[in-house]
Amino acid sequence: MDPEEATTSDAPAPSSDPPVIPERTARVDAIVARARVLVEDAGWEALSTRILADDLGIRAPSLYKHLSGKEELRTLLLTDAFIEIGTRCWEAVRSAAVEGEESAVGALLTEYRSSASGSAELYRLATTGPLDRSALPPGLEEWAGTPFFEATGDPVRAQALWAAAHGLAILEVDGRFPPGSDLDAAWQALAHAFDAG
Amino acid sequence: MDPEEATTSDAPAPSSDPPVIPERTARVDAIVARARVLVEDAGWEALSTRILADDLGIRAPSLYKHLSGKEELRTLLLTDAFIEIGTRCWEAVRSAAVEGEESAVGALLTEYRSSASGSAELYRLATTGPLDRSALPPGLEEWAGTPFFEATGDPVRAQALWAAAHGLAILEVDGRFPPGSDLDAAWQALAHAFDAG
DNA sequence: AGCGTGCGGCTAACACTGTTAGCAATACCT
DNA sequence: AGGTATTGCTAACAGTGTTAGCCGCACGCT
Repeated sequence: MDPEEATTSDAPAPSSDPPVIPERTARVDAIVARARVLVEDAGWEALSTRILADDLGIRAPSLYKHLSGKEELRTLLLTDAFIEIGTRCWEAVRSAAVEGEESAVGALLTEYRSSASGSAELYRLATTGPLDRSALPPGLEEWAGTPFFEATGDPVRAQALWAAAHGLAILEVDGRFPPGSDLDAAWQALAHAFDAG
Repeated sequence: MDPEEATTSDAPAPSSDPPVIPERTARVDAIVARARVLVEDAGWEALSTRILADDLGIRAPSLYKHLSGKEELRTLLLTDAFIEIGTRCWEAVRSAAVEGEESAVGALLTEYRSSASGSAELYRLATTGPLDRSALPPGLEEWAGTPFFEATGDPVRAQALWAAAHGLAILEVDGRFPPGSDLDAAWQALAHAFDAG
């Protein structure tokens, strides 16, 4: 059951279903699938068109029969990542609402963290660097961010919490915390900071 | 930059002076200076060794008489960025302590944000992707993170605040917030969340 | 059946990238 | 003056994303 209280907003309540994404050819699906494996294995930077093509048993220029370029491949991967992370975050806030007990912020952060570190390279790809909004399925960004609004009840705090979570996540993924840091505690501190507020 | 356990231990109280960094040749200084201009202008990704060399009036291979490779150049730029941001953060918490009035967290975040967006490309270069710790001047990271400890009084909260600030900063620099977002308010929300505790 | 059309592969090639090898000139120290 | 280190150079290599153009094969249409 979705919380329909629509706090002070008359906008249509966002659905927990992700927005429809453009159809993909079977071959494109296959390419993206292989690319994803390679990215999660060695990172986006290490993925070259020739390596990907080799992996698919074709030559690099043939990729351009299916994709406009590497940038489109990045967009496709990034779209999938958004949908997966978003789905998990939606579920986190929903089950927190149902079970009623644990704080929604805590549940959300736990899920966000696990999504990020669970597919670290894909998370980095999806969240690092400038973003070509016009290439994204419309509504995806907003949909993926809505759980943070659900958990905080306020758009400003939602953005702040999302950004803070991203900070923790990306620094963890990038191994930027000094060795020996208690990251569990840091995440907990973040949850606590946004719980009382 | 990372908040690490510090005061209240028997370790020497960290100085507000940055750690000494290895000497640089005059020519290296010149190269780094030009590289910095080009990076801040078009980003690290757009900087090629040939472009940099052209700008200096030499050929690309000559750069290797001064630098071991592009990675070292990145380390040098990154080191400068850490020192500058760290210096500004140290000053922020110091003057907040002197004037006593404003919250140290708020002052620190304000300065951190302005450091990041003031030299956005350099900030991105310094904070994005994996970090080769062994190439950094020892103590730099800890020194740059200490202001967050000073502002929060707790190592765990310091790390969480630093990471959260980075999240806000990098998303802002990357233009990742949806257009029309009230970023001033988001930063304020973060400060507020970490003020009370 | 024949024919056209387009899909999806191919090779060759271009303009880049970071980087190495090896040569030459200049400056400096003994 | 002689030797050495410094700092430039050209040529070259392997790798990148990408384009142009060719070729075979499956399909639908008349």
